[in-house]
Formats: sequence, structure tokens, C-alpha cells
Amino acid sequence: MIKHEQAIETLRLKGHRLTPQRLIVLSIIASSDGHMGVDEVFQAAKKAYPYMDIATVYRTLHLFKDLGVVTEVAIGDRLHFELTDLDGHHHHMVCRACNGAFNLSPHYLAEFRDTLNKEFGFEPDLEHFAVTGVCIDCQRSEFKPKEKQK
Amino acid sequence: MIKHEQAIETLRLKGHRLTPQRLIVLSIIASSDGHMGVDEVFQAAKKAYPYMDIATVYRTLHLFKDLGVVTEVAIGDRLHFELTDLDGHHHHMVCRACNGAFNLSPHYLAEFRDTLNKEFGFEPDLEHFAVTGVCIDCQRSEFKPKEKQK
DNA sequence: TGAGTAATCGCAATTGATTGCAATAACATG
DNA sequence: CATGTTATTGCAATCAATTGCGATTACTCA
Repeated sequence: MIKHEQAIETLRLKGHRLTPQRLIVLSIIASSDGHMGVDEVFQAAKKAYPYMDIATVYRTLHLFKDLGVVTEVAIGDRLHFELTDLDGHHHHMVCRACNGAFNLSPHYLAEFRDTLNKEFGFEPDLEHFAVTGVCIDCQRSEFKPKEKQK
Repeated sequence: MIKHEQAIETLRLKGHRLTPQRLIVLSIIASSDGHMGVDEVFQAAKKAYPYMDIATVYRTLHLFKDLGVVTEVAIGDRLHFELTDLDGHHHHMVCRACNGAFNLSPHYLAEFRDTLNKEFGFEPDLEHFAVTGVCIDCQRSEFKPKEKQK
């Protein structure tokens, strides 16, 4: 759990307060291996601290995101968060048919970034990049138009 | 206004009804040269048809999007729509500092698509693609962290 | 042309996410 | 350790977007 410690240190260094709410949210995200939906985080946090408020969860996750501690991923039409993968960033391919998320190594985006830089001077946000599409399995099982998860 | 007619034909062919609400929303989008915010469309539509409901605007825009008549672009944290650029698709680079949207020709994405296809069998949705980042002007005028428009 | 039917609409309620504000509590300083 | 300052919280209100449902209306076919 070294990442956990590093994240706390980052908070202190940037002058943010170490509140129990923040530590709880951090430990929840850190103890999950994949990405978590906001409500998942909220429900888990309420178990540890019953007064936890959904607004605090959102504010905390956004703070962590701005600090680079967590990464935001849009899955379907909902926000998900995961601990930032410090050594070995990865991106996501999200299937709009099954909502599955697949990792994509940054290597595949490097060329694209270079081109935008050279041609337009545009610096794209590709650190936390997710591209939607249809995965190979859902392409095979003759594609049914998207259905909302609820 | 040939696009306008084509869009109406598309509606009929797919068995959708030609309601005044749909025709109004279509003409509003068609008469704008760029992309419009949902509320912009709504306000304009109410002038032509005072009973127009915001839910109808959203449903109509989503229908048009599914039919490929309009293209959805996320600018900042809000949805925008524009008539689909049939001959000569383009994508967007959206600056998160000034919220400006710049066109990007599909050529720059072709390579990326090919790679995902070959490596993973993943078919990305790049027809209506927008990448956020910081434009060249905002990079120069020493970058101020994002501020929400409201 | 008129009646039947299913798509669509308007309204109200709901959802996920954000924000204003007064009360609270984390940290710095003495 | 006590006190003051200010960030942060909890709550409620709000926002953009979506949805359920009964009423309406566009279209089909006799």
C-alpha cells in the first residue's frame, strides 16, 4: 500500500487537510483493483462513516483527480474512478454494447499526440483517455444497439 | 437547404413521424452554421412553437443523432449538436481553457483506428470524436486552470 | 374521408452531478 | 494545550439530462 502513503503525502504537501472523509475515500479506491462507480464508493464509505455525504464523495474524488491521485473514466454515462496507475499509465477502450472496459497502453496514442502537436500546436489530454466503440466479442454476437444500464 | 430535405426523407424512410416539433428542431439546427447548445435549440424552438418542451428537444436531438442526421459534441460539460457534415466529416479539438472548438480532419484518426482494429479487434467510435486539451493560444497565455462556465 | 393504432408529446418526477451557505473541525501559532 | 483562522463538511437547493405515463396526434388502411 505504498501508493496510499504517497497520496496522503501529496495531500499534505499541497496544503490540503487530512479529513477522515478523504482518508476513507482514498482507502476505498486504493483497495479496489479496478475502477469504481461513484455510488459504489459512496456506499462503501457510508459503512465506514455513516454521516458521509454524496457531495463530499464527489468533491473528494475531484480533488484527488486534480492532484493526479485518481483517474476519472466515463463508463457508459456514469463517472468511474481508479487509483492512477503511476508506473505504466494505461487508457481504456469501452465497449458501448457490453460496457466492458479494456486497457490500452499509452504507446498507441503517442503518434496521435505528436501529430496534433506538430500540425496544430494542440496539446491533447490523453493521460486519462477513453475511446468508446464495440469490442470484438460484441461485434461477433451480432450487434444489438446500445441498451442503457440502470 | 438540400440537407434539410435529405434529413426529412431519412425520417420517413425509417418509419418515424414528421411532427412539427421535429421539423422545427431540424430547421433550427440546419440554419445554424456551427454547433448549438441544447438550451439554445430549446429557446429558438419555443419561439416557433411555444408549447415546445425541453424533453422533446432532447428526445428529438437523440433521435437525429441515432439517425446520423446530427452529431453530438461535448463542449465543456454540456452537450452540443450540429448538422452532420456529410461530405467531409470532421472531428473536434476542444480547448479546456477557453472552451473553443477546432475542427480536425478524419485523416488524423485513420491510423489510430487501424491500429486498434488490428491489435485488438476493437472498432472505435471515431465518427463523432472530440479530444480535449489546450489550444496553442491558451498554452501561450500562461495556462490558468480550468474555470467552469455557468 | 374517417376510424383505429401506435408513435410521440407534454408534464411531472427522477437521476447523476454540482453548488451555496452556515456549521464544523483541521491545522498553525503562540 | 488553548485559541483563531480557514478549509471542509453536511444539508438542501439546483442544474442538465432522462424517464414514466396518460393524453394527443400522425399516419395507415379500409
